[in-house]
Amino acid sequence: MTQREKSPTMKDVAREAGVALGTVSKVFNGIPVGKSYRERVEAAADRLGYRVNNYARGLRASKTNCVALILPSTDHMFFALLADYICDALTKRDHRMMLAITRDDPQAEARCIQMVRQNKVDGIIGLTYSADLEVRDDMPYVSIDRFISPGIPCVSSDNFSGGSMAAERLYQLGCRRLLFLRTGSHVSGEADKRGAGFITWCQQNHADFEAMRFDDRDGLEPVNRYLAEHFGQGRVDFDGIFCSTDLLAYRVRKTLASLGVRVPEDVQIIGFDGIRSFNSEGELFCSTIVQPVKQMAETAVNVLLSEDHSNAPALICLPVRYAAGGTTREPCGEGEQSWQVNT
Amino acid sequence: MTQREKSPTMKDVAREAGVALGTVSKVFNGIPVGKSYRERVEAAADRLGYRVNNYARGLRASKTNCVALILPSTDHMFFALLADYICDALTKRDHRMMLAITRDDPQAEARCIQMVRQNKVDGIIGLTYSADLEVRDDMPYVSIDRFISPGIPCVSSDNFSGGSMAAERLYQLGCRRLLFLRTGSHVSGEADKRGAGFITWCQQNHADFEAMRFDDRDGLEPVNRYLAEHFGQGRVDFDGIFCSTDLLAYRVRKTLASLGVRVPEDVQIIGFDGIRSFNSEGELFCSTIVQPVKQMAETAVNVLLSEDHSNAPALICLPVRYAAGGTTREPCGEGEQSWQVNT
DNA sequence: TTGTAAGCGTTATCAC
DNA sequence: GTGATAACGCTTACAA
Repeated sequence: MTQREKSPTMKDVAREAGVALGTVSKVFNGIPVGKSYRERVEAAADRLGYRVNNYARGLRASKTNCVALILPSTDHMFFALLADYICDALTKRDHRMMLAITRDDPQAEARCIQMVRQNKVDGIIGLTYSADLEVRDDMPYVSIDRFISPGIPCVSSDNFSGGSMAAERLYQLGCRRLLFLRTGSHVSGEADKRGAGFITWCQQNHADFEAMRFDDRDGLEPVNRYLAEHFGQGRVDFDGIFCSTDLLAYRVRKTLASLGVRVPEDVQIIGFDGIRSFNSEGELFCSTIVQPVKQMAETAVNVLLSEDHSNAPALICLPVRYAAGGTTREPCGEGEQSWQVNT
Repeated sequence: MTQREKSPTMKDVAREAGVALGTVSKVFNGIPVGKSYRERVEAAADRLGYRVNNYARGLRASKTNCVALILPSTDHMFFALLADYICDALTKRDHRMMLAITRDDPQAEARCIQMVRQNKVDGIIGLTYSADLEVRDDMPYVSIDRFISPGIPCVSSDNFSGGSMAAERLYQLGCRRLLFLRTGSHVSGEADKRGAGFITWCQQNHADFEAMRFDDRDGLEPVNRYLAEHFGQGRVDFDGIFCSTDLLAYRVRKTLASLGVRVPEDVQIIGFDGIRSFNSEGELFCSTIVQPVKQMAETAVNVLLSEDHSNAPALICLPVRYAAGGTTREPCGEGEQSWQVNT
């Protein structure tokens, strides 16, 4: 525990195998080498428990096999799951993952980027919200859910289609007075397209709708006030609500319950994200547009690690799907079941 | 994007500042140096946008300011939150975090440890389940929730007290026929003490109880069968259940609901973990013993990074607390509210 | 106090 | 193919 006994080096392996240092290096870099030599080296390395030192390699070759993931936090199932899948995808490609957490603090985001650059990682996958993020073009960077500049690939789910999908679904389920509710960061990102998709569908299909946007910083008060105005005292001004996130949907449902409005009998609700309870095998909290988190993770890693990083598309939208989760008048799909709020 | 233009080195800074290389190094290592020199160096470094190269530093000094966190996954709020807090605690102490995910696979766990050692991190925080984990004593290692050997500090919550607490609480709430239900890994860990604490309390207080343990690998079938035997056809053999995890509590509640047993009217349930919906500010799923995740994270980091790592206590149990969350006959605490299962 | 120089473990470039 | 040898950027004795 106290001392780390120094591990064997290539030199040791070379001596043990009776070959030259360079030969050992080649073996560990997949560079062709005489079969008998290779075997000798591998045997010796095994015997000594040798592992290449990534720091020496990083120093010399500036190839570290490590990428950094920058997230606001992992204290949210969406982020946590993303981290999980990205870590997996990286491991499969023999890369390690450094995790940096920003807490939504622009300063911390800047610090993270600094820290990460200092660590000479091979690339960065970042999900950040700060308005004036400095991403210099000189390090492979893939952004998630936020378009930064044409030179930086952005991976996100197809938020626009998701919005349309929600509108269409509510309409098909019989809703005729639709409401779009959004809370979120004041920084614009791909998620804004959820509302755009919803509104576009409504307009094209001449559906009666209203769209309300609230800022995260104001808390839930404005939302609740709005709901009280439209659902208080027996009123039910809308019969279908699309919320920009599952969390919002859940809160709206709770507020509606306290106003005596029944879900899904009086109002049907669709959220966005596909968050589940406990873990990704849990139950949905509401009917929702499910983001393809795993695909997003794998795509981000693929784009980041692809050779021809230069001609990667600037924006990659991955398909979303709808899943019934108890807040719409239809059976829950695939064993999905949802929760009900205590009144 | 394509080329990483090479960043300035200490040599550049030295030249720019007109001082020797060693002086620059000292400045960046907090080693006392003439004030005027220090300022010149800092100015020069600033001008050049210099950052020390951690790989070179790691190679030379075998001090990398990086620790690895090994988790089964982050696809569970408990793990995700732990990762979140640990990352924070490390950042505060100017360390980076590498995350390695094992998927509960013993082989992957071994690979992780290898990988992590190869990366020459300063230490490891590990939450692992594999039975025959090889942790060599030559690298600082802190285990979470699992005692490995006296030489390796283990941080966990006070599972035993948590178990007693649950028993006592159920008793105070009027339950007289108690049941302990456990699912989990076949590998023994600190969490096993939850049951021990529960049973001990019951025995000492002459409370009538039953304890059932199931293996994760068998799925939920045996649990449901057991419940059906004791709660089916109008029977209510127990009026208070302590489940080894919130997830289990949630599932039990669902099964009971399907059997027509009301919670908390007919049976009161207490879980363990303190998992909340969506994120750590969400609502509890059940009345529960809350693990002090943040404290666990900070303690693990402190122990790992403390100088006198040698005489660290072998086992550190952090205090848990009880929180009412709707599955017991009492008001929910601190704005907690819980969920109710659809029948 | 400051400057100098010897590595840390690899990789890459050469002659052989 | 193989085997010396020079970097890579930094820390750390040690000499000035």
